[in-house]
Amino acid sequence: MPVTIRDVARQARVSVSTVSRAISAPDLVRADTRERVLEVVRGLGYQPNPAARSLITGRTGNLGIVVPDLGNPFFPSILLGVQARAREAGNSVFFCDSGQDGVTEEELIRTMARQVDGVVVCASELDDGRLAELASLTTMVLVNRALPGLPSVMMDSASGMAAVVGHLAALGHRRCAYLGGPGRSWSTQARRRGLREAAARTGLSVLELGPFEPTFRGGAQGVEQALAAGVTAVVAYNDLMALGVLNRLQQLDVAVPERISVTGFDDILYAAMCGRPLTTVTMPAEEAGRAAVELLLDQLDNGATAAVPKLKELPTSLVIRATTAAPAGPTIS
Amino acid sequence: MPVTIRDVARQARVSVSTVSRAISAPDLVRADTRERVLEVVRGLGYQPNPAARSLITGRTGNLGIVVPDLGNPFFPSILLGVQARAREAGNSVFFCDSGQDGVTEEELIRTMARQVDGVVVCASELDDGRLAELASLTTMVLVNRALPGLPSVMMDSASGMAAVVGHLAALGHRRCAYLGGPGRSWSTQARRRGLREAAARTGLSVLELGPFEPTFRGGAQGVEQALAAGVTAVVAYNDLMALGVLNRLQQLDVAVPERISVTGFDDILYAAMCGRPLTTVTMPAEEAGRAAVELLLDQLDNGATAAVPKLKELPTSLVIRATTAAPAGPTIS
DNA sequence: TTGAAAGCGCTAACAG
DNA sequence: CTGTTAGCGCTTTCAA
Repeated sequence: MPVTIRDVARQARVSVSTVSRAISAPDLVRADTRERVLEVVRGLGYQPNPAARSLITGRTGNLGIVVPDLGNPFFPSILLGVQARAREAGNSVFFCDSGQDGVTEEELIRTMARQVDGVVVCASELDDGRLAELASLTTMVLVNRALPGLPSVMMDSASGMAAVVGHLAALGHRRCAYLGGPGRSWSTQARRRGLREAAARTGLSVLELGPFEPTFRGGAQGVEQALAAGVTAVVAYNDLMALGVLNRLQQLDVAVPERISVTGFDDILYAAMCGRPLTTVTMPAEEAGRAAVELLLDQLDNGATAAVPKLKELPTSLVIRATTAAPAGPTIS
Repeated sequence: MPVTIRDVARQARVSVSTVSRAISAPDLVRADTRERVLEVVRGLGYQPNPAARSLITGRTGNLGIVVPDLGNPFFPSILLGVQARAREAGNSVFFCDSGQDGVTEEELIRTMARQVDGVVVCASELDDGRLAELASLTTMVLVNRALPGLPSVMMDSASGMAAVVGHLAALGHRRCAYLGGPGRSWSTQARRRGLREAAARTGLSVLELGPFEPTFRGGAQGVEQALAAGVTAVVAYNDLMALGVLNRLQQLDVAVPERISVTGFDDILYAAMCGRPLTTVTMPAEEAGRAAVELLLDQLDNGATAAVPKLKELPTSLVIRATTAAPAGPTIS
């Protein structure tokens, strides 16, 4: 049987209210009383029951986070940032993986809503309406997804993709293929937008393929089509796909970057580790996690103070490694 | 203001207890009454307050899990298994990353202890005494770590490592280097034990190096020593390290597997994705996660029924891919 | 500065 | 089968 506030009160010869104050509002208690109480607290190893506390304060001290795919190392990085910032603020974190499925995602958010003070939703699959509805259940911050009325943290994918295209164009490429990610998501659209704008600006012609699963397999699947189209570069929606592309290309004995250049997106750890380090776009995932919690705490503390919900945009940047080069001359093509 | 059980009771014209029963013990309520109540529940969107419920039942419906490093894809896999099984059983899961630090680990477990019904601790860094102490705070199941008196799930690392050694010996290797992981952990010891036994049995001589950080960097760091010793194979503590080895070897222009064979352990996704698919040992991570929750729930439901805490051992298996081959003949050496 | 008392929303005896 | 009652452990007025 765990020790309760009464045990402490009795042993310290004070009332329970004094114990309560000594813990959560120390300056309301005279120094020596407080000392005595805290002494007993330590001695007994007393820890307030969070359920009881939450029942009355309405706060749980917990934060939730939903990600679409823990298997994509990009998301563990966000989690790490979330956990770090949450702990600094004395919160614990609940996590869930929605498996990139909207129905599961909604279910998870509903379940969490009652148990946490607020929730961070990453790369939501949900449509605006449903998301707005869920947002009314709890305090919510979005990552890589915008919705009017909700604070969000965005990584500037459009610019990142533009940088990729610029890089390829500068290298002398004229035709490349884009292996697109899943249809609906904000990330998909932002990346495509950056791609198109930069393509138009630089005169690089882009063949858009897909959508594909944003995985190793998905990337491998897109390779034949790209090859058939005779492009000199393949731009993948994300690193996992790019790794798939690289792998398939190697199987087909197509030299990278000599015959074909390949780029990824996210800069997961493995992008730099694989046989041929991948040219990709760095996303400040951990920082985004921290920023999301920051926004959440802000909203929790200040309530509706901020008339306009905050949008935090984080910069991305191109990392040129070993999978991009000038295209082979026309003799080879 | 969220809707409470009283709102439901009032609108359904029953007492709160009937509502409570209709929800958590439906067969104690007459069918038509139950129908009426659940109707109102749905209409109002009522969801019981978990804090209040937990206050009285003593159960939170939450499970916790502590892993040493979310950045190692092996652990997200375990998490996935944990979440899957937990959800089936109607539980949510709290996660924490200890950053491979014992002090943090203890702190996290203590924090969780009050908020969850039980906790899964993976690859604990803690010594037996401290771990036992923490186990007294909550229901605990260990993964890849044993402690008398606690249920645990183990992946049979020793056999896996023995298979690696056997494979290398069969290929004709006589001398190999082992790049060991961090000093204390159970995994480290189990793998080393398997290594030594099999080495003795097969006559393969093993040079034990390290300990190293169980990361990409750690692996890369061990390469020069191994090379200097003139071995024909490098056995890494885990895949991350093996990937580091591969990378460094490539920088040094040492052909794999022609000049030197390399093996990993864990079979993380990237092991199969990298330029040269890695020979490694598959660990049933997700299954281990599920099994751990199983044991946890078991213990939660049956209390001390099981006199002897359960140990569940999961098999591992060698996956031969492209980084191992027969050693080069003496002419090359 | 401290204590007494009133619940937070729910479940679990215990009656009826 | 259903209602009444008594708290779970804590915070928070309100008085002293």
